[in-house]
Amino acid sequence: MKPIKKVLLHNAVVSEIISYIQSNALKEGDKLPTERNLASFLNVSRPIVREALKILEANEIIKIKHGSGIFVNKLDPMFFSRYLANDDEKALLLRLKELAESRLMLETFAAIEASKVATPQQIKELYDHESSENLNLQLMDENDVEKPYVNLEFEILITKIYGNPFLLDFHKKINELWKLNYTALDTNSFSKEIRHNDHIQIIMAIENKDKKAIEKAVSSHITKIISACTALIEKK
Amino acid sequence: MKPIKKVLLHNAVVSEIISYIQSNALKEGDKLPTERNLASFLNVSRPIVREALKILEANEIIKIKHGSGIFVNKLDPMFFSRYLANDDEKALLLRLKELAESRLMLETFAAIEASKVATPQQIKELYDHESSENLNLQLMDENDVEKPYVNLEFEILITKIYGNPFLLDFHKKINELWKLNYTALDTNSFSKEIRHNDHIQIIMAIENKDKKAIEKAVSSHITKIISACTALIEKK
DNA sequence: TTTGTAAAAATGGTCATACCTATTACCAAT
DNA sequence: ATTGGTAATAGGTATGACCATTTTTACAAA
Repeated sequence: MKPIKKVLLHNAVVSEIISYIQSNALKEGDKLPTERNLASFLNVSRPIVREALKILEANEIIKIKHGSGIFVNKLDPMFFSRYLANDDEKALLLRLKELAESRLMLETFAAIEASKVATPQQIKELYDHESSENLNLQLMDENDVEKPYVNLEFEILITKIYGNPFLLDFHKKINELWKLNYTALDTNSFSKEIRHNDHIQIIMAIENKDKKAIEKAVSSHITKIISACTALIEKK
Repeated sequence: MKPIKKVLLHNAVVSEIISYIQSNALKEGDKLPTERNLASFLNVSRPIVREALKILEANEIIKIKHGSGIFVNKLDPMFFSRYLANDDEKALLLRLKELAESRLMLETFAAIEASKVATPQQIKELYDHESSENLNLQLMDENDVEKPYVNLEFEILITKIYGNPFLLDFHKKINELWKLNYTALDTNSFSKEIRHNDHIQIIMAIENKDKKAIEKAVSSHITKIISACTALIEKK
């Protein structure tokens, strides 16, 4: 049994418009077809096209001008990747590297700030989460699951302790994109053991409120990923 | 003569729905009225309501479930502030502080990374921008402009040198929110002279590729803002 | 020829209504 | 008590008409 995928029309239209922008290599400021034309080309009703346009506008991909037309506003590969099958593997790896750098910045900062406010209870929760995670991974090992394991809950927990809702949101967004693009990476680079050990190092550093140690631990955790990306990019 | 504000209906509906969520203190998972009810309450057509819902959904404020209903997904004060007159000044200052902390993280990181890749030409552009900016400010001084001066181009320039498009986008978003909320802050805290001097310090540190100096310069620039926020919050 | 203005065409914004599809709850049959 | 169908509810889509703003066109005046 496989889950039946139900594609809503307005989302399909979003994809189509993005793919139109890409395949015609439209640049910022370029004009898109009119609502009526889009509707007739794609064989959907105008309200559906308008719903799709509102989604695109909310994501700042397009800019709609009353009486004038619909214009490309920003080419956002991160957003595009949510709607399009990935074309160029090299571009994908580049994005992944950019994401990893963002993670390095964010997770380091969050961990340092978290260390300033974390209660013993919260530290304990970090340890608990990590050990139960580790246990789960051991169990999963027995079934030979092929899909790459991507779980960023641990990192999110730290940002939650920090408590800045704006950065928490940012972090979640990064993770979402990370999961989307991660499959391109060689998963062997990051064994479960290394991963687990890295996490423990990070928690300990937070517990000791040791800024230097935090920076080192997070950096060592993510730098591996970044250099893996860099290496793969250069191979292509 | 004042510019006539032409409020598009679907945007007005977005505001109304947000204000409905706030005034009824809805929490995540709570259900909103049906599309048809919203349309009749607000006295607009259902397609307009749907367009507004698509905007809200794209911003992850709501979650629409076919056949089931419309549910609150996330309370995002940052997004809300774009649509609502700010109610509570204390909450606003708190948000501003969170934003400032985000800026501290982002601008420090961007400056350090920029220093690694900046060409002499780019460094020169930073100096040029800053001096021309400073000149403009001197001139503006003569006209007693009342509105607080908010210009974050300088910071954006640095992030551009770094070149990570994902973080650049994030930075722009922060700045947009910053401008929206900034008016609450006592502008006297940051005279043009201090500002200009801080910027020069930052450029010099980047030029010297001196990580410590960069951290110090950016931190000293933004910490002033953060502590101003903290002070004001405690007063309330 | 150039310029200003008004009409017309193009294009996004809104409305009303009808019908399709998914979810949920309820009730009957087992 | 469990199963399975059915109706009510609520979101999804389609049409076609009309409104509002912008751009273009056409023509008249200078």
